[in-house]
Amino acid sequence: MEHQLTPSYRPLYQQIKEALLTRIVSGDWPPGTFIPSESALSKEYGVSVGTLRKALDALAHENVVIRYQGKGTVVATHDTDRSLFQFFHLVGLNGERSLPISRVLIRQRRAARSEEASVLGLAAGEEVVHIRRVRELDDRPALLEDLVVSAIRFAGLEREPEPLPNTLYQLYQQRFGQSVAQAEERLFAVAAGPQDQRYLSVSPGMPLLEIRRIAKDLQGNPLEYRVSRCETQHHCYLNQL
Amino acid sequence: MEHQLTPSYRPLYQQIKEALLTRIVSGDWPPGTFIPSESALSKEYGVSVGTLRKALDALAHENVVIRYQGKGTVVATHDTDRSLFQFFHLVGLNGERSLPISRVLIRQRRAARSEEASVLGLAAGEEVVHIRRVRELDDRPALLEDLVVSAIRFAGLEREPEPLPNTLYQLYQQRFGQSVAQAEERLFAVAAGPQDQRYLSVSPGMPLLEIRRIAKDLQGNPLEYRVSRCETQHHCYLNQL
DNA sequence: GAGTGGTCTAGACCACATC
DNA sequence: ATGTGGTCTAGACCACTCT
Repeated sequence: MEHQLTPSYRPLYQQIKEALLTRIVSGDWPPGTFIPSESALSKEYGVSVGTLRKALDALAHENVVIRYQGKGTVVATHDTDRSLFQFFHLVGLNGERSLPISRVLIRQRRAARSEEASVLGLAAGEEVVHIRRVRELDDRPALLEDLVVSAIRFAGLEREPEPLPNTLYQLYQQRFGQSVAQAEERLFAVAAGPQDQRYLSVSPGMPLLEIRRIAKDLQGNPLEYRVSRCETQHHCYLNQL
Repeated sequence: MEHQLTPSYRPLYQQIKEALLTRIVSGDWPPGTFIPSESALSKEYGVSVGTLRKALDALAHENVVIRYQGKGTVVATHDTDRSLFQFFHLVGLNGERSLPISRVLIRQRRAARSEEASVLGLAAGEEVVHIRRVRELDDRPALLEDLVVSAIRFAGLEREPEPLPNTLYQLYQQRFGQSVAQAEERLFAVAAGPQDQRYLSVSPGMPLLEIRRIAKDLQGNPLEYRVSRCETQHHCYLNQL
């Protein structure tokens, strides 16, 4: 009879899942801490262990939480191997993964460009922190990266002491309480420009892989906009379907 | 005491899952058919419904099977939208998806090249069927595709009547009983060559996105090796993380 | 031994599709 | 009305970790 967009019925375990997620997002349980046991939580929420387990399993499947048999359930951090490679898809031609080394070229606070503002959901002219860096793989410059984040949500990022960790998402989480949970990447093939030639030492017009990533927090709000240009002579982008 | 690589303990629901998968792979339940209900299967295997459900849920999560509340569980086919877009990641610049139209340029049976043989796990000199086609998106040539499959597993593919469906995996499944379940794609940026210029009508040296896909069957054996070159002025490759 | 998550069971009830 | 998958419960037992 009524017009309702949300289904009239909402499974209990989903409600529990959202309640738990809220407590994680709010900082009640910071990343790296063990949350109460299944039985404790099931009593607290007045549901059966099975239902609570289903909620936790869903969160584990979304990489919000990691379960360890015999130990407990911990809020995910970005310093675990597993979590690291969720967002890093560049591998060697033989499929081997290695960790990049970063060198920061630019770090400044400035007004957002229109594309950046629309992607990040900022008002026109709002400020962002812009970081440009080169990332080396196997002692060879492989990636030229430009990224912007809201200067309000990441207040002081432009003054963070060097060196910045090369896994920036860890810094976002520890210093600013912002957890990157999901992302969408759009890939293009582009010709190398002057900046690319200089920092990636490629010849002019060389085809590069351009990766435009929008990183989002636990609730799906955009956190970071990142454009990476990558040379694909020695590496490639690997996607498992 | 003993050295055993496989964990001594093997959950019941995993054994059930493998048993069901075997029956699907063997052609006992062809794609598109409804398999027996949960209660029927739980009786057949002598396990509780909950355990059987966990096995089916795992298969559903791997896109082997699709569950419909109130109707039943059906073996996945490649003619469903859901399954279609598992492997097709090209979208318009605004994120909208449209279905490509294909035109076959080459269809021949020939000896495998060394790279193809090693990727597909064939002996040197074994025969493959090679298909080259152009795929159009929104009335514009967007993709130049070369793919090879074993001429033994796909005996007669080179003589299949035109037109070939543009969703080839559907044909693989219906005519040859081969289901593509997973794939890995490696992405590169390359410069357009003579063939690309001709069929994609791009200028020489234009950067193109090259996608090298290895498609695998339900057991993980390579089925098809496909190299696609794509123009990224009007489309891009979208990946959700 | 005590506590955690992982598996398995049996049964009740709900939402959905079909007849 | 019947049958299907989806949710929820309560309880038993197993495997793992730590003390």
